[in-house]
Amino acid sequence: MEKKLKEDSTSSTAKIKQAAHKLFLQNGYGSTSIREIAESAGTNIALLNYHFGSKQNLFEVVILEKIQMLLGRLAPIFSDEHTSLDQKIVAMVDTYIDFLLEDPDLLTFVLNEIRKNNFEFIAKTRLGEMVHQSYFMKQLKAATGAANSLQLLINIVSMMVYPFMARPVLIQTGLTDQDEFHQMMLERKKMIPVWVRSMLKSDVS
Amino acid sequence: MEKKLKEDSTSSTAKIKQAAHKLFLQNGYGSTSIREIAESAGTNIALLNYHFGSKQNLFEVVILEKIQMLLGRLAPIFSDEHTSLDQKIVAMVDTYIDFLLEDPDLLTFVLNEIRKNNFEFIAKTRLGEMVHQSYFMKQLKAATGAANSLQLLINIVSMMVYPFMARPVLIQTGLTDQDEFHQMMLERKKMIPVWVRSMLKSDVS
DNA sequence: GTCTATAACCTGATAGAC
DNA sequence: GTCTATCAGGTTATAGAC
Repeated sequence: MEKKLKEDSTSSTAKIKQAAHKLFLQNGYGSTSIREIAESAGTNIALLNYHFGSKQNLFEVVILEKIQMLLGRLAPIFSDEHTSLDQKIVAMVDTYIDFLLEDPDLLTFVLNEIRKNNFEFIAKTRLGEMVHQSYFMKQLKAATGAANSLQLLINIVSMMVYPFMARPVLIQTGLTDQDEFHQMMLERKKMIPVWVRSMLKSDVS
Repeated sequence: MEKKLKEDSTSSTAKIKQAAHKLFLQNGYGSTSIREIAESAGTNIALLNYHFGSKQNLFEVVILEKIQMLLGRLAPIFSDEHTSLDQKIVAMVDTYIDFLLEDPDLLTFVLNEIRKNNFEFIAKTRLGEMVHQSYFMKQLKAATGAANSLQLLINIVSMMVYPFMARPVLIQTGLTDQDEFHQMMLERKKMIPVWVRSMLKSDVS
């Protein structure tokens, strides 16, 4: 109540980051000006550059923070040596879809920015190592054979993530609406593990 | 040999459209200037605006053309009343993946632009009707029940499309390389129908 | 149809007062 | 730390010569 918890500059920088996140996702990097961001945050471009150095740097700080939040939730699941493959898949689907329900547009945006090579921040996340050396991949390889394990991983991630990328299309075409979409994603938390189990069985061909 | 086949202006506009397609996908709409496009096409901005009116219009023309190309290939498969559901899935996977192998970045780009609402061109494609009233959806509903048919369709499209969106991540993280990725996508043309069959079986729960 | 020249404006970044 | 004022350069679009 009586003390600020060492948030001296935070009030200012947090507002800027929040506004930047919203505008970058809404308009894309190239179509967002730091003027807009500053105005939306109730400040000016000079202060913005004072705190973050450049537009590019602000961008990386904001997006990296979000991505690390997702990876931070997934990493413990991937590395847990005391859960079964099936338990991991259930936990992973749950975590991923909950995250995307909070921030449905983040991955569409990030994958597109990575494609344009606007920043090579994937190296900074060490995602490759996290996946490759994980106990999860060991278990998946044991269940599918080495050749198919990556294919199966791709399937699982596809079924979690792609619906969120297609969401604007699904809604704009009238194939579903906002509420129904939300309900479908909750339903998928239950169904994706079921579908994956059936794929794993058929894969022993 | 001796006659131009009524391609008077095409030589000029085709070059512009080609350059626009390449640069829009590479850099995004906001980060691509018509100067770049004009230069890359060997002309100038005045001529570009003469032919296409504005940057936004050029953008819509170029992207709509590509999307219509994909939908044009898919529509006959969806509406064919003389093929089984399984045959349709095989044909659809084949068509979709072949298209994406030619133009791997198109859907990442388009889905992101739709999200930003840079243009509401989906209405122009009548995609919703094409899917909803299709013979394909009738067959899928018969095989899964009405509630799950959309979920299944989403799964199929996810498994075809998402790998291409994740491609930059898969390659930059070292989980695969360009050649291996290509090989994996060819493999998926065979495997996705198998996976879908196993999901359809498990769905009769 | 094609191109040069230019209008009118927006961009990221910074210098300097407070 | 914060802000005004400004710089140098890039932006789309168009007017007008040929």
